[in-house]
Amino acid sequence: MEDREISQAVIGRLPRYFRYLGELRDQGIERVSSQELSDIMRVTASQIRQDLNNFGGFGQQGYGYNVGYLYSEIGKILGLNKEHNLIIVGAGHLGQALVNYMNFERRGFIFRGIFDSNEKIQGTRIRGIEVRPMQEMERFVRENDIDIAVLTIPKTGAVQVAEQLVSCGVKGFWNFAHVDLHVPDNIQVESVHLSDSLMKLSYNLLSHSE
Amino acid sequence: MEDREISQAVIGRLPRYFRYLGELRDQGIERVSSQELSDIMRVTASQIRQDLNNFGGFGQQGYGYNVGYLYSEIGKILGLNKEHNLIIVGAGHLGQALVNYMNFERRGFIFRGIFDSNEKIQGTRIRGIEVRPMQEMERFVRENDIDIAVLTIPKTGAVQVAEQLVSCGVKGFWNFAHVDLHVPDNIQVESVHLSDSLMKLSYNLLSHSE
DNA sequence: TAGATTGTTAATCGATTAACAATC
DNA sequence: TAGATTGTTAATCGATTAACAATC
Repeated sequence: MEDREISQAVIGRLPRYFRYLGELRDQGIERVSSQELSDIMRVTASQIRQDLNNFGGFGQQGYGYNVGYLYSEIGKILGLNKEHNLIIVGAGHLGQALVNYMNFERRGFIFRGIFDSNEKIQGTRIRGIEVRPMQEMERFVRENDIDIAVLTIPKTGAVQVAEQLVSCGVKGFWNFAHVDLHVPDNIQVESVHLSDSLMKLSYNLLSHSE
Repeated sequence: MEDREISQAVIGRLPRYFRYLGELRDQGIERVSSQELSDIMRVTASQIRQDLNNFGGFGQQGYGYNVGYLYSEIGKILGLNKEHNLIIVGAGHLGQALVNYMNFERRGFIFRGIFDSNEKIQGTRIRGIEVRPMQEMERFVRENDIDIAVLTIPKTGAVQVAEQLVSCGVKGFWNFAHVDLHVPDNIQVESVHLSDSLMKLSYNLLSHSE
């Protein structure tokens, strides 16, 4: 789709631009220069212009960027104008937290099904969505055009479940299990390793306490 | 504490080394070469050696690295041999998920208090820890030597709460609110922006669907 | 038009990889 | 000792910043 591959460093900054532009828009601000955005976001103006120009010229010399337009363009680049059908595997506290967070739906990420191996919670509902047994997962994925699976299960099961899901057509994983998933090249994995994040904080606390 | 500042790129990889070494240790493996580790972790052997040598020579020529020793040394570098007292602000689903995740305690991150502005859940207990009103937070932080605050509240309140916590001695934030915290230089912030992560996945799905 | 600010090229900086001498 | 593998220097690669011509 892209002419040249965009680096993950750039991709990683897009949601942050998107967030700040949304805030400016909500404040009724219509235009912004790379320098103004630089002051607010604490990144260099040069980087902002360089990043945006990976995707085309959204600005205008002498004027800057139109906030609403840029916001919507970045949204499109991120694919937020498209809908995704998700399932969540693992209905523990974290799984429930994610299902209950409405903002994902607002951005086009729709939870279609929840799966858990614990019989006690099967049949209960989380925000109206029934918790189903794992045995129903494969069929559900095929029948409901699921493209993203959210894994909020312990690491022991994650690799096998991921494999199973790849085989029935899931294209992307949002992985909260503390394990690295190795999947085919055409499958995307975005991992959130919470304990890694906490360890980083721990290191930085130590190294700055002198 | 360090002679030269270690880059965040390196720090970010340490927890992953730690994880893989822990797994090797649990398998009863005693030694590992950078090349073997490279094969398992899918990073270059050169990078592993380079990263580790930021902190000193943990290996031995002709032998490699002792798994148990390296594991424990990386743990120390990450500060996992020290205890941290945490509070969590926001007892919603995400807050509950984190409090209930025992592995953090195993690594020395002890939840001491939970705070929430919702009167209905004040007084209830999560894993034995009482949910307290926000008004008690400042005093609690001072009296219980709290050094890390976990913010699982909506972004509207986060900036103000963080300011308040800095003023009573909190040194680090694990921030799940969808906002960037600007704190003094001696205070550490580690943010987990879940929706940013999901947007990255969305981009990568789009860009690889051709 | 003159001033402002982008888009883009060139320069710099930092991180990764390669290579190899040191050494166990 | 000979073989293996680290620690570390040098080379490469990529990302960030600076600079400025193009242009609105």
